[in-house]
Amino acid sequence: MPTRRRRKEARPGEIVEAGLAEFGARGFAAARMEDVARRAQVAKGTVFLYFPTKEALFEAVAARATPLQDDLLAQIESEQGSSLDLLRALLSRLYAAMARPETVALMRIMIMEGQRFPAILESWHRVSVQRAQVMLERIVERGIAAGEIRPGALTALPMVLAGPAVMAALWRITFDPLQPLPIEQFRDAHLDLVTRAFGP
Amino acid sequence: MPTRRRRKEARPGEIVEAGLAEFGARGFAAARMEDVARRAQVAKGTVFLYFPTKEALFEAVAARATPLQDDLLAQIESEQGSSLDLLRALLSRLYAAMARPETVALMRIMIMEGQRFPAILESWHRVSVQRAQVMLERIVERGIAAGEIRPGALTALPMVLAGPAVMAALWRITFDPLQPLPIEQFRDAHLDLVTRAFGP
DNA sequence: GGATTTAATGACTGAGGAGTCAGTAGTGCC
DNA sequence: GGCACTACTGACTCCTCAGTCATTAAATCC
Repeated sequence: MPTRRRRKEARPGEIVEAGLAEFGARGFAAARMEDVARRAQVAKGTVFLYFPTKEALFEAVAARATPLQDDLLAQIESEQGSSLDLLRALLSRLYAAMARPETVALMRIMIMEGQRFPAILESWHRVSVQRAQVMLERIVERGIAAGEIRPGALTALPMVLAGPAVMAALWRITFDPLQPLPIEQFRDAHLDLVTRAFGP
Repeated sequence: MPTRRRRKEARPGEIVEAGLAEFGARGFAAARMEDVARRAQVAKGTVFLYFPTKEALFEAVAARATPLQDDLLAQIESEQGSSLDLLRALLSRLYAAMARPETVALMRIMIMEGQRFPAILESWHRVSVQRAQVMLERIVERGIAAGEIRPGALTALPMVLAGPAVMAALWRITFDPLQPLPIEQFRDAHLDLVTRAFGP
């Protein structure tokens, strides 16, 4: 076995990484700090050197939620592209985010532990969900104003348009081993649905 | 406090009911057998009289997955109703199932513990997911044959059509306390989406 | 090379919870 | 009423795991 090294700077990141994997796989209660330590290639005590409690580590892991890039928002506010093009761009971005294993693990954690740690839900909601909602609403508003989209029950609640992407994400953390989801094909079908609904 | 009663027949059902609530709220690892017992109005030892281990109780709870009624299938196979009508009927049924608290709890359990107990995923997949998929496929096939639906990327993967319903179900077990989902409005928006996509 | 600092270790402690079982009491039979 | 049977109870045992801390050794300074 390799000799131990002192790497004060690198440890916290590596431990959080290991925590993400363990909490994501087992949930907060079932995850064992010793397993986190082993995965981070460190002794159990070392984990507690950087994070005072299991809960503190968990919070650091949960804080990993990366914000959905909202640079599309500027593009939406200006007049570039048709509503359909913007919608396609936004949805493609959702699928790309979803493909990252880190996003999958974080989503699992959010669903599993959201009730016990509401702060996770709140930050994910603020940082990802609400942004996506706002963008969808703007796109649909603009489409209606431009006469590209006919108003109706759907345009009153544009978040419905993201539904299939959410389903795909959930599928990946549940039934994928049983029936793998063809992700590109799924995304294309989703875009086709939106195109049929809003196209000419 | 009331005197204890001997009710050999009623206990198992009551204990499973209590288990559903506890496992659904906390997950397998964090749920405490003593809490299950209290909820079932019984002493801890009594639970072990009927279920030898925590895991055995969990399996009994998970086996509660109620099949999606597939009486629609017959209607689909015959020629009653337009594709759009059948689609609307199927989706409405999904939303109705989703509104039942038992379904919500079971879905939480499936997502939280599916990795540790793959049998849950398998039974839910066989009993609900696959049936819904088959029905969607049949409806779309029939619609194409009847010239009501134009084939494309969407019709190659009709499960995408259920996406928003899945999103609604997931929303209920996550963000609902933060931003309650107007469920009827959501269903109407979903039906509107499908109607726009497949309507005239 | 020796002294000093501190990152890292892992055997240990205490708490909590699954599972046990000797004892209690509800129920039915004579 | 007394007896037999067994559903039910809850204090107890044992084990797992979060968190501790005395000890070890890597790095740095002189």
